[in-house]
Amino acid sequence: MPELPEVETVARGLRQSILGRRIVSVTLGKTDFIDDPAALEQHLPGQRISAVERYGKFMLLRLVPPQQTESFQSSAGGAKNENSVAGSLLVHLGMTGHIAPFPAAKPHEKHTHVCFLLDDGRELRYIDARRFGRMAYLEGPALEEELQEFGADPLVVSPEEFVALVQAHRARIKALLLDQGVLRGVGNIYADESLWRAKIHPARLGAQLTTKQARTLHRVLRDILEKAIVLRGSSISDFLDAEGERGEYQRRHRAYGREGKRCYRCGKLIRRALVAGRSSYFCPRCQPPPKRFLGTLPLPSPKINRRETH
DNA sequence: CTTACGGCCTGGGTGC
DNA sequence: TGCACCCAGGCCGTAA
Repeated sequence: MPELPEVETVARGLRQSILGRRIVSVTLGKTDFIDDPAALEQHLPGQRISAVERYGKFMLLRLVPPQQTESFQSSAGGAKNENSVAGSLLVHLGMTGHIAPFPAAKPHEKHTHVCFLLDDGRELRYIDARRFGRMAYLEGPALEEELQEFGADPLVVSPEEFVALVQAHRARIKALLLDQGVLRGVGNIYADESLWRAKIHPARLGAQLTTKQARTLHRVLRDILEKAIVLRGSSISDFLDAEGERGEYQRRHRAYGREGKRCYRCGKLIRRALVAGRSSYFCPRCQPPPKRFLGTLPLPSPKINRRETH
């Protein structure tokens, strides 16, 4: 499941492989994860990919329209003005999304839903079994509006800002870390890893963290994200970067996915509980729960038979 | 107002 | 071999 480090890894790969390429044509398969499929077919052909940016868990393929192509080519990097005016392709990989260039002759993998034929003969393909991802062509105010919804970048935010952010909310710290409107790019893996490192229980309330705890959390979160980027992310299910390579950070996981295994610090067994609606892994000794916290077990979900044929 | 929670989308993996 | 079930992240509606 691509979070900030995985998306950053993919974005860097795409920068190496498709920057400057022109999109010749667009072929769509299933489109239920695309905001406005017709807009892709209408606007993308002819445009050139001028930049690949990461915004939280989103990738932004900045595009330069055909009529601005010449100035793009001659202005050697001075394409900032075009970028602010021109459209962008917004891509979210969801849980199972892959995006990478392939030789056009190569047979399509199963679940290939979008193909961009590039001017060098390759195809940029979007493959996503579950289609929990999202794709949208956006320009102008719509794009600005979209990006405005996001919270701070955890790699950029200052310690003071981070502390203020955390202490300003009464929600559980786990929920805050996952809230893309508060902090952009953190998902379940890196939330749990950073809370383990900071010795903070996921059910603690943000507003109840001490300044010292919040500063520690900020420091370890940034450190973990940076190290994960170096290792090209975590491949826990089927994450592959734009070169089709697996990441290596899953070998460093200390909490996530380690239910029943020994805590690397104290030897207690790592537990899993539902916090903020998400599976959360933590050490019950290193990360003492708040007094109220009871839900250590992921309730055996009362199975109500809901098969109503009307 | 903010936060909590359940349901929904989908299909690969698992366990019977 | 089949098949019911679980789970994941983001989003939305509703409740507190």
